[in-house]
Amino acid sequence: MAEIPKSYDPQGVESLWYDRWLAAGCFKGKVDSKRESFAVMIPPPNVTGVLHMGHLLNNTLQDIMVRRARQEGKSALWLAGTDHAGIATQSRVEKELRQKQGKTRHDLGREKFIETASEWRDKHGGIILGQLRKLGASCDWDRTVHTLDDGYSQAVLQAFVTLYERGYVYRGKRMVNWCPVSQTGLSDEEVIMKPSKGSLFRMRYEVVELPGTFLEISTTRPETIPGDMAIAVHPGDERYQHLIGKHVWRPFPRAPIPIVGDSAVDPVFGTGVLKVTPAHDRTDFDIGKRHGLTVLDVMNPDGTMSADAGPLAGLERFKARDAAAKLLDELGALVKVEPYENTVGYSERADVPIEPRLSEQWFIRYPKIEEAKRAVTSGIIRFHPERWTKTYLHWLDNIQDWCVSRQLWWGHRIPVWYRKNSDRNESINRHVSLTPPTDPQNWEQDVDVLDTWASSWLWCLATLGWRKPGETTDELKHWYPTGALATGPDIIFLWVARMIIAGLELHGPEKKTLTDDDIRARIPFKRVYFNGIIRDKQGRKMSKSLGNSPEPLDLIAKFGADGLRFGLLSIAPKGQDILFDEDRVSQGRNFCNKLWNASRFRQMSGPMFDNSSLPSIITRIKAEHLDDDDFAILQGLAELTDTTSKHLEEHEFTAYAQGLYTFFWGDFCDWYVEASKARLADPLLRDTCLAVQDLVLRQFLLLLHPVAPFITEELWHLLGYGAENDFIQHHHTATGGDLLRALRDHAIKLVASKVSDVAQLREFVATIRALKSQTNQATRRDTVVTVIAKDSAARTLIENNRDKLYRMAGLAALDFATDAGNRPGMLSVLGTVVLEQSGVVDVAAEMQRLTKELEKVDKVVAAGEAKLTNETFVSKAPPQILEGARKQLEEAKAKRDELSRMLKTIGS
RNA sequence: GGGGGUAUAGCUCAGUUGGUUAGAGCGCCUGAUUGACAUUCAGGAGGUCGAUGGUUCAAGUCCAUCUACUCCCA
Repeated sequence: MAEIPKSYDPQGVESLWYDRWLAAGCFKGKVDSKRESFAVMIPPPNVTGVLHMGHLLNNTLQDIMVRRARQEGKSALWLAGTDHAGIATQSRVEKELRQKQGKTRHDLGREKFIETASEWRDKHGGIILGQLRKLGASCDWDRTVHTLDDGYSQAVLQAFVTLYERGYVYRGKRMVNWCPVSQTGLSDEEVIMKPSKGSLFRMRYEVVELPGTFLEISTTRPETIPGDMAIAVHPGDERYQHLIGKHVWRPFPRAPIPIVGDSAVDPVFGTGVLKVTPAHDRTDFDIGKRHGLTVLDVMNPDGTMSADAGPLAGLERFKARDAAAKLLDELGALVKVEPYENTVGYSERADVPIEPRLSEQWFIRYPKIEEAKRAVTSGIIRFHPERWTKTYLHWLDNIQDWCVSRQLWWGHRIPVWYRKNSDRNESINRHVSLTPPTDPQNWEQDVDVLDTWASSWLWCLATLGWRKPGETTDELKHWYPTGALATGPDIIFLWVARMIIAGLELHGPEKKTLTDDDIRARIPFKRVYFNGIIRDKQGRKMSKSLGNSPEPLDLIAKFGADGLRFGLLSIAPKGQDILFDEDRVSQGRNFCNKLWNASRFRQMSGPMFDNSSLPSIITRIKAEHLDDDDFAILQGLAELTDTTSKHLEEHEFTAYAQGLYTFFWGDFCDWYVEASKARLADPLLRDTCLAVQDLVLRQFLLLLHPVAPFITEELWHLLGYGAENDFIQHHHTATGGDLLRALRDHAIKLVASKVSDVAQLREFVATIRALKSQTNQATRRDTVVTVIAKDSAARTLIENNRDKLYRMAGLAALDFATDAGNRPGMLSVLGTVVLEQSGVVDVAAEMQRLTKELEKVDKVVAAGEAKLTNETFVSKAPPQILEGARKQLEEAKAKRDELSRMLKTIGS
């Protein structure tokens, strides 16, 4: 066996093992009905995206779940893939086209453009999947899926057709969110509301029938005035009631428009008078419909003013706003302009204000809303943290139909053909199918494509081969519903909720209502873990423009994938946003190095024996050679095994990481290994001690493996736990009980009291160390102490561990006495410790310390006495609490007495 | 306007059914370097748990109100 180098170098280890895992097919998901299945579907990143900080945590979590499932012997699958990202990709390709060739997509034509975009995707796409390998992601790469793959596309179109046939899809002329840059409609979920600073324009319009009478109106959008078809007031508003039915002069183009009464007007806002522009505002559109107003669109799809905009025609929309204000002023219609802040919807992708725009679009009316709610409220799907349930339900309660058509070319073209020169809104003039009509010359296909989310909402289904309701595949039968989904809460509506709905409606035959059993069979996943968003140290979102986002691959190079994974996990509070700080992540790297060196120490401590299995290690333990520390560390290991399982099961990933950290660093390295060093030098005791180390290391590697796959695999082999092709993923820790049973079978029975014995000894040593440190002799190895033991049990414990205490506390001798005399000392759990060589004691400092401690103890005594003389407490508190309080008071009193005695002697 | 979240040590956070003297990491201070690890070891200082009120024998933990920051929805 090779000698282990001094410090852990992740680089070589990581690439070596990743290649071996791939070569051995370690990540392959195999349909195996005899084993329990566990699948995780990656949230598909944009095909042209690159790895960012958010991916690191999200994918680490998925990897932990899948690797753990593999260890548990489940038939695990982690399926990766990418999303074609309609708007994002198309914009980037168009941009490049414009910059490099000075052309638009229309110059190329649809077919050629898609070809170009596909080439571009193939060239730049999927980089991110390669980057994930550096993180150690154990995806089954052979099953990688892209949303524009043939099979996947078929599923997407079939879902649309099926929903059409079931009456959930319709076409209509509606107000949609229009992005003037991408020139497409968007769903409500793709619109980001942002507070923006603007102006509120106060104008006055003259009443036609009453010359000289003016109405004041406030607006933030004067450029839409040419589209005004009326002004509206609240019908109950006494100020204006008498004017309803009359008209005002619209300033430009000058024309009389009616004054209507409509209860949608908020009489308290502004002047209580609203200008009604049916083509450019949702509320106005509705008002217009109620009053039979014409819808006059004064804007072009690209955001410039149309010919109907009169004097504003041709101007860009924001320039038109200024021009309109100027015009109003010239006409004497402008009363006042004041700064104003309101909330404006921005296009998620293009980051420009959207325009409400009337257009013909396809919509999906969501099916199975009740069932989608029930799936989560009844616990069939569990959210972690649970509070996201509220957000989810709130959205479902206020759900709006989904605009799924996009005026783009990059995506799944809507599978609808219209009879040429006919009314498209008549269903007989439509052909909705995966295949074109048989007489194509008489038809033309819809030019739009589907929203990208209308493909990714099938992710859990289509990646496993779903192509049509009622049909299934071996993969679907085995892995669906998947075990868990890990994602960010920002896409709870865009993706999570829609996937649930898609599963409920489309997985299985058509059913109007679903039973709980149906729901259980149709949901896409059983659990959803919402990870926090990674922010910078100051809590700002990571963004390119701020330049506050570290490069993930640099971080992997710096800390090692394992170190980064472990570090991220230990700073990721459940469901809270994460403030990223490199210094904190370095803890993960340090931990890996600690593990590395502990293993190295094991290797240097003595020969390696047969470590090939748990029994073979246990067999080497001689029960009669075990000491208290062995018992305690083995007991601790058994407990760690169980808490680890619990934390992983409950998705308490931070607790999982911290539990491993404390046990290994604190209990094992700092105490157990140090305390065992004497025994390692004793030929008689050595082998048992080595076997215990081998046992702890082996089990610990198993527990750590999901979060730190590389280093654990490396050490697994270096320490001889597995042969070359026997990977750590094939082994499981079982339970703490199993471990104890295995030990018991070998006549090793752990005694629970040993754990508290060791804890007391540790505290006792800490007391001596502190005392030495305070008297400036921390480094001396020849200190002599006298102990006034608390009781005979304490004395026996000290006697039995004399050598160990000498070693751990740096003592040359330890005597017992019944009286401390006037020497300075310190209290510990086992009694008072007095230093014999107290040469240079800072009396003043010592008195200060003792006084302070005495004050603290006095408070405890006072509180305890108050409690125990309180009759209601004595009569109502449960016995164990009462008993605890009595004991605490007793101890505090003893401590108080001892402290005051020491204080007296030091002062004399 | 509606709904979440958060408020505990200088910083970032634990603290799961209310119950003995509130924890960790980082940072800070003191000390340690010839055989596992300075990506280390030992020790120390530092908080009364945002504010107020309430429930209870007992509140960081439950309830109410308020304040601050933050996110989502309208």
